[in-house]
Amino acid sequence: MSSASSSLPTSPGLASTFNPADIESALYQKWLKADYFTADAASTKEAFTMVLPPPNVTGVLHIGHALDQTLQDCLARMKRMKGFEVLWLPGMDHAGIATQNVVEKQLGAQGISRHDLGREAFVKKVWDWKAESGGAILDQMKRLGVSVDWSRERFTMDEGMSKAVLSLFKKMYDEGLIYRAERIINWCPRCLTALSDIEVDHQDDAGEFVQIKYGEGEQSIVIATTRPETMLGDGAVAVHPGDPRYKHLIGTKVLLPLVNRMIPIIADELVEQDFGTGAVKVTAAHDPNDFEMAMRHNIPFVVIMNEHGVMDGTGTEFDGMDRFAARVAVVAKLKEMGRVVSEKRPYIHAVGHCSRCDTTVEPRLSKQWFVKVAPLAKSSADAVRSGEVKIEPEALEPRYFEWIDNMHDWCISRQLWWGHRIPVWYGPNEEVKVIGPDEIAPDGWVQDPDVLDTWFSSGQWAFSTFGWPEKTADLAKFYPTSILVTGYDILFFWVVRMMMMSTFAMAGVAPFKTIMLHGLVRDQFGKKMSKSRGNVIDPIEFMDKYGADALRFTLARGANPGTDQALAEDWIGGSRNFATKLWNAMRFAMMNGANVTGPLPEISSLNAIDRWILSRLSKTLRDVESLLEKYEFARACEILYHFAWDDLCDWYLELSKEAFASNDKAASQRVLGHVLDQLMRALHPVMPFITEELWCTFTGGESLVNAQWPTSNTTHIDKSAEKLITALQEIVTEVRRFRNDQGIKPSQKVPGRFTGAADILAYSSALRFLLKLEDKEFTPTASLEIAGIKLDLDLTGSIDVVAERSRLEKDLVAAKKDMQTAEVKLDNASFMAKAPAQVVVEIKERLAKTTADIERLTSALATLK
RNA sequence: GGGUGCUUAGCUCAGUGGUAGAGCGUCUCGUUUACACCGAGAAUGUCGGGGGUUCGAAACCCUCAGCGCCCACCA
Repeated sequence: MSSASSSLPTSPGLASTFNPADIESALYQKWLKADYFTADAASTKEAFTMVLPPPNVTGVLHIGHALDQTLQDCLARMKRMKGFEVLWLPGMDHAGIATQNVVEKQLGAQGISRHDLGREAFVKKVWDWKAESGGAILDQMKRLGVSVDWSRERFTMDEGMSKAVLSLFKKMYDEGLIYRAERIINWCPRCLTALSDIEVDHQDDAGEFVQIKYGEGEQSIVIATTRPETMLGDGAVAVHPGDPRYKHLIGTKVLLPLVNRMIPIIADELVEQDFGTGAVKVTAAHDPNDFEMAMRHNIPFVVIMNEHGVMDGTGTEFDGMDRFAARVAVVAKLKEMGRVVSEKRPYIHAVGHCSRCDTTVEPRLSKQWFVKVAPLAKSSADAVRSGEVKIEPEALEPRYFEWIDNMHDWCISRQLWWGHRIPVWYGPNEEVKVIGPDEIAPDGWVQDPDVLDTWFSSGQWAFSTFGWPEKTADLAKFYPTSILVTGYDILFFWVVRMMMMSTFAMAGVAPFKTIMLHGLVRDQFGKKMSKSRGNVIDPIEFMDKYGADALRFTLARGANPGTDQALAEDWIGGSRNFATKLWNAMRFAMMNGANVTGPLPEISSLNAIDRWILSRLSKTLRDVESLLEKYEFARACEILYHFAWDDLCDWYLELSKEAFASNDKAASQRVLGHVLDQLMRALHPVMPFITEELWCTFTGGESLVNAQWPTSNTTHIDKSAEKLITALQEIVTEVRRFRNDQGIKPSQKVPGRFTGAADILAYSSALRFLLKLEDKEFTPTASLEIAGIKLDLDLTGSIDVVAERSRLEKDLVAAKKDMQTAEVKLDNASFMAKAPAQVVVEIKERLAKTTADIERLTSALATLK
């Protein structure tokens, strides 16, 4: 450092440039060590319990999770500062299918399937992957400054959770809420296994679309199908109830060719009149939609294929043929019989394939376990309708009701290996028994091979993590939880399930008091992020580049309730700039002796600038408080941003520089210290790292996490100070415009002299400092009248008359327009009669002001040569 | 098909009855002793179209047109 720069005042403890990396790691360690977010910490208020959504088990922190975590941590820190006992319930391990899928894909890359590996070895592999990826996710979340009490986190699969899952299954079974029924599932005839939806890849295949005539003469109907071979298993023909072409046939029977069986013609809303012929064959045992229709109309299931996809039991010549060979043969035979009305080939349509071997998936009838949702859904819906649970923003409530009011029974069995095994055992004589947590299945009985849907266990999160079914102290204290913060995209999958499972298990008490829903993060053009599009924002990369605070502030600042946010790198850069601004403001304050020592000076003893910033601070804190209580993160951030940057940095610090350079500065130093102290506290939830660093360095305090949340002091709100500073701002802005128009460089000093209103003249030295006005004898060559004062200036030469005239004329036009608007209103009898008095007063004031402006501008123009 | 949103400055978005806003971008000037990740100034909108309610509409109602998301479906 040169001697010249070292002679400048320095701020102890703060580097001259802000580098987030220098402080982040150490501060996180500090928070972790102090165990700030454990529920056992001292508290003065009720517990604030939060349920965290689960991050994807991919080992990488996704930007969407970064948003989840940021908003949750933001609330946690604020509640903590308000004296609440804060407890997080981190949902780490819900994504059962996703987890299994990741591991299966890894195996697939090596040409291995889970069936090669066997159940036990496969499950072990998933556990290994979970340990690895879970650890990586935790490390990444720490970068965000999220301090969760991880001791509460329990893997879905561990003993405690398992006990809860088994207990709940048994309880629901015993109360008749779980039943077993037949359903169509995806089946791979090569792997000889059922496939979950995620294991089925849909491809556009070239198939055929054939129209076939059933029946004879008047009593006939033409159906259209892509799978002619399944006609051997038809149980009915369905048409739309309103279709005039077929109305007369509904309820009658028609002859099914080849098998020579009479089948009914039924009416069902599911049939589309405009598609194909408007008549569809119903093959209940080999198509999911047909299955549903068959259930509704009591149509028998006719199984025509075995597990290998070979025709079987039709009693026709086609038995023993592969399904695809049978397709050709059936069409050929029907053609021979003159029953093929038309054929379209190739016909491109989506067909499911086994994700492992690419074999075409065959829908197959099988027995599955179901949850009867009607009673559960009703209590979950009632909890929201009664106001017991609040959905924020309220606008998303219809979406919740739409789902929960129209829910079908929930199939909870999955043909997977990773998850809780269904606790049902089958005896040698087809006995069925649910085996609870403390029971043992009889010898010779076999357990159901399927596992439970991941949402069945994760739906229990809000109570099973507290040790349910035991009546634990935690459960009594923390249930129901205060809030769930998550994206609206998961409302249906997880939130609805948690509502149902919890209200059932916890005697009708819903799992949360508030469900706060945020939107999704999209790219800078509002497009969905996807790897293939290459527009994915990596939170780690941007934290490396701009700091965790910048990312968090950007996310919080974009979080308008329930709406998506577009996120661009530029925005994160802007937030980083804000952090740097705070850093430099604090440096300036510390260089100039700002402090928090002793009580604030008497308000009446302060100058108007100090009173003004205290007034602004009070209003800011008041607004931020009420916005955060409504989960309006974006607007709260916006207000803090503008208070810090505009009010504090651009105006207060600038207007006070003159005072800080003088001897009479003790009061201002204390006021500035107070403002920064309070601002750091209020910003801490959204920018934890930099505020912690600045505040601790500045005040010597231990940590903001344990500091008190700042409250608005309404006695500081000062209308007269605000009015005066508004006038000063107007003067400064006008003179700057004038200087700018006249081509005077910002640093160039100009002789100037104020006359006019005494309250403003009291601050003329501050104005002079800010506007670079010299205090010396001169002969005015220009003068400006603004806000009750007159400023004479010596431009040491002629002023640019053209520029000045154009500026004044522009102002005059604007003022005249404003005046006219006001006049029209005031001349309107209806307006005067009906508008509220307050509005009329405002318009009158506006008229008075514009009239005065016009007068001033007109005379200024007249004297301008 | 059912549901639900959106359309405001070049871009992304706030704004639920009283003179149209922010961030970024753009243009001009400037390194003044916190900060060029900065300061000062400036430009920029028939608030998607059309009706209606109202003294007054970006906001409320109707309608039309685009765009999006969720769910279902594609025989």
